Amino acid sequence: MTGAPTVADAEVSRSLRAAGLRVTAPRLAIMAWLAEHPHSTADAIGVGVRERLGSVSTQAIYDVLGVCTAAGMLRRIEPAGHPARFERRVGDNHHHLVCRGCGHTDDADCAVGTRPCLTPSDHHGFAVDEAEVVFWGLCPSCLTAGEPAHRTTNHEEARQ
Amino acid sequence: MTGAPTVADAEVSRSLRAAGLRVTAPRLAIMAWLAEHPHSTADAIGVGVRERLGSVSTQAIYDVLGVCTAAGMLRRIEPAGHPARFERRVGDNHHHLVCRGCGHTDDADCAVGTRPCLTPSDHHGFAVDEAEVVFWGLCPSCLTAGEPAHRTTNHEEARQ
DNA sequence: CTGCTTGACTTGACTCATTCCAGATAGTGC
DNA sequence: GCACTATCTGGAATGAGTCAAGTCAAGCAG
Repeated sequence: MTGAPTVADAEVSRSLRAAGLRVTAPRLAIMAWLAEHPHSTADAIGVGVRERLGSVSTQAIYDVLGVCTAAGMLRRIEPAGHPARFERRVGDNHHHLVCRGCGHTDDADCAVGTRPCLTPSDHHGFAVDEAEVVFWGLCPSCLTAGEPAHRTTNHEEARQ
Repeated sequence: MTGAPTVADAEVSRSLRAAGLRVTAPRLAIMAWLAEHPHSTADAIGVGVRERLGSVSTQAIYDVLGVCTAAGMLRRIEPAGHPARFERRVGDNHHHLVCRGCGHTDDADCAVGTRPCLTPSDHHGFAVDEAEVVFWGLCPSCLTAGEPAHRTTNHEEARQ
């Protein structure tokens, strides 16, 4: 939470170097933020990171997210109609629950054993390399609220 | 293809009236276009419809698509990183193959019988009402092209 | 420790899909 | 045929994300 280096930071540094990337304050801060707040939007990450580092350009946020996603350190989720979200849980192919109301996103391990849907019956000649599953519904708070009351971009994300 | 009313038009008119919607030229033209060109983008639909009717505002396109989607006559697909696409095949919950290169979309019936993934193992309190499955890969033409050569928005869509 | 090289960050303009607004037009029920 | 109002037109605006040019600093060689 403070700006002090942590054990987690050291781990991130190692991953960054392993990927041939430089270790910079914005990168450490973004990865640290995502460790605490998975499924954050680029915008929410920007807010969180600026709280720690003072000022970071939006462009830097997008750049870091793009580079780390390309390096396989992050996974990008883009629910239809909502801005992209990022998470550090990579490698397994777990899926996601997305709230139609507020866009809140949660992990969902696949129901039917391992990768149940990775083989469509008719692939039309496509070379399929990934099956993405999104479960749409309403999150607990939107359910109790009846109406999706907190449609604000990501207040609750920032403190989730 | 011509502007002449067809049997299909009559069917669409019925559905529109059943939904309490007015029957207008843009609506018939859009539904007719989608019958021949499923998975078209709003933009491609606009081009196609203007070829038949002369001039239709972008706004009308989006309005018709929105209204018909709300009425359950159309289904909207929004692959991450690509503009939304629309199709008339509704009611069944089939899934989609999306090309990472050109965005070309095709239908895929789910491999594991009916709605295999509709029950995530851990729903985190979400009230899930739909499971959306997208198979990502490369379409035949992008495969043979090696590189996704035809990245143009939707030329090939318009003549698919 | 110092200076250099090149990858990373800043700033600001821009694209693209989509939506909002106000006013004109044209389906539908009477 | 007429009135009512849903629907369409045109133009401007929004929000997420990208591009480009220039400045800065991480990390290596000396």
